[in-house]
Amino acid sequence: MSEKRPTIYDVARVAGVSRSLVSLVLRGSDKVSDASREAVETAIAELGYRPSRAASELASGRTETIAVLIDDYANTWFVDLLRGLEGELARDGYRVSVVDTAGATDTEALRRSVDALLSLRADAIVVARDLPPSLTGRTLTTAVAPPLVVAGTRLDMPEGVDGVANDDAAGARLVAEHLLALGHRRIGHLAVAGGAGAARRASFVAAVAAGGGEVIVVEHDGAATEAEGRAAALGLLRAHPELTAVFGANDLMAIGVLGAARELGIRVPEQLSVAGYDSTEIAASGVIDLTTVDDRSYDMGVEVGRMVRDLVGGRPAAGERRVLEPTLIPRGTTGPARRL
Amino acid sequence: MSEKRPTIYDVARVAGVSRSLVSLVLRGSDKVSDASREAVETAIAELGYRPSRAASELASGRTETIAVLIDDYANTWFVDLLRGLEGELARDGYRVSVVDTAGATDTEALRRSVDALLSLRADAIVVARDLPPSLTGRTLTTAVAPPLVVAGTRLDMPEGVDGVANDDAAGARLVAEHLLALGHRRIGHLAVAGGAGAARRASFVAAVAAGGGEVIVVEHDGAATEAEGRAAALGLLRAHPELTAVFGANDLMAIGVLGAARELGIRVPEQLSVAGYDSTEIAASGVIDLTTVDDRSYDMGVEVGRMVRDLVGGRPAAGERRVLEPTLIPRGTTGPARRL
DNA sequence: TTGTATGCGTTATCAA
DNA sequence: TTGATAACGCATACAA
Repeated sequence: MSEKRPTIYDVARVAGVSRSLVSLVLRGSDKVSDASREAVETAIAELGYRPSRAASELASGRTETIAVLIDDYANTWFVDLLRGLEGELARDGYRVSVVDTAGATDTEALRRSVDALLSLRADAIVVARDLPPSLTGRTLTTAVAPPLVVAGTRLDMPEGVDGVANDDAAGARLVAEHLLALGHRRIGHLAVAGGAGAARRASFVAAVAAGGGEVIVVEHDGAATEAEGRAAALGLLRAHPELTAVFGANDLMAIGVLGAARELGIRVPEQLSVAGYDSTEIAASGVIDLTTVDDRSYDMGVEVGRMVRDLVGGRPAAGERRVLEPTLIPRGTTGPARRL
Repeated sequence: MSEKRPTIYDVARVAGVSRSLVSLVLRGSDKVSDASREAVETAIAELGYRPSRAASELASGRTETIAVLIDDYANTWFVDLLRGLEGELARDGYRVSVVDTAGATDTEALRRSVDALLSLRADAIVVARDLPPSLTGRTLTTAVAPPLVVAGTRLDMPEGVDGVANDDAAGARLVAEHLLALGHRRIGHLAVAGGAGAARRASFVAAVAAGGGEVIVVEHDGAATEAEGRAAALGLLRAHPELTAVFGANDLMAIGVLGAARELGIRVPEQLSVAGYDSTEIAASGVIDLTTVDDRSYDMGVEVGRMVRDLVGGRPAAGERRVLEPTLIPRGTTGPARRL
């Protein structure tokens, strides 16, 4: 803890070259003689030198970082998106930095989270949750803000912002049609807060109604966790024993429904069909085997990566939209409606 | 995208004060007159100014950031640790930045991940996975490296490094005793790579043997995912139909075992008992209802946070250890051994 | 291919 | 309580 960290100066001195030479080697320039390069590299190894990101960011004006804003680490739908994004941007040398807003319960805390996000000075920001209000203000449409790409729901995308969307309305409709085809007419839905939740809910209710069914919706404005889903489902199933199916707004909540059903001694899918949304890894598990909607978040990550590259490369934000069509993944938790 | 980002200079000019004054306001100093403070604040709001972290880090030498290295976002055991850590460090104004190594399959890629981690120049590094070799080298014991705290397993902690450990040996023993008490004698174990996995495995095998039982271990060096656990369990259960219980090295793999059992038509817990480790949120779900070990990762996060504060505050690394005693959470996936 | 000089946006040390 | 000024460690013209 005594000596100071080595800087590019130290490396240059040890290698017997100038600072710029070291910088060139660091940045992988090909206009450096092999001798110099080697000298620099051994000096780096010897000193245990690591470049200071702060200094290089400050000098270059670029952070080579893409910041991703998510809701909650516990809701793992973003994992595939991240993999797609990283895969797409790794070649360009970008780092991906994740920031969660799970702790930000009130708008003030959310604003602080966004401030922290912005102070990262990332080259681009990917928002994989509802767009926080503080990210849409006047100041952010100007030079102050880095390029923004929203990975979200088809509706609710603000004007002029680029984004890749899942067609939540279509996904929810797939679930509705699946359940209707199985004979379900009295269906529960555990809605969640936010744009995607609203889109899924509205579309689901409309599609079921169009098919001659009826939906009992349970509102829910807290975290969209398994525990919350379970509690909500317990209330719903007790109050509405006539329901033959429940659609959870995401996999986590749907898994909560499965837990509630088990607790109440309701067999799935014989007595109750359950569907989720997001196609998380855990939903594919043999024990869960949850019917769900694949929103293609990996592909979404790839598309987001491309947009980010375009925007960082200079293309002006033009509110470009790409919509990915979700597909239904029928599994073991949905089956024919029970006879009443 | 035309105008440049406002800097502290611009704020000073608009507010009619000096740059240092602005800096003082930013850092919340109390030796600033109310008039100046207000002028600065309105200027900040007007310009949409955000401080540059790069510049402030460079000038101050502090990043106010704690970097956390994890394995994989999909294995959510770290979530509680993170919450504990953030809760403990939030008051001190520290940010927490998570870096995953899921993409780093070979040692070279891992080294690059670690380089990226180090270049963050975080004020401290928390390693919540096996300590990568490149983080223990000679260079890192000197001034080059920031304080390091390991959140890991009790064994395998390198000399001189501070850390908070889960007593994996004790946890695995709890599982062994639980299963033995239920009459199980022929037990399978899905091991995982890494220190925690090795500790759990060794302790489990020893404890079962001491109780007169026998363990069939399936090695596994890939990712510790649900899918892998399921595949491994399928092989294990087919080859060893005499097993009455299986202990998965973590919840994800144990859930894989549940899936395999279901696929093979084996009833849990009537015909097969299954236990996991980590007490993840999903394991608590009513559908899973997995017997598991609570390794108290939230508390671990809090302890890690305290150590980090001490180390950043100047206490020299002294290889301090704190060990948290795990507890068994018996749930519905374990029951009396079936009669053979 | 290599070296020099300047600036990036802050913080921190002094003076005032 | 305020202001001027020197670091901080690197990138990048530009010059050699």
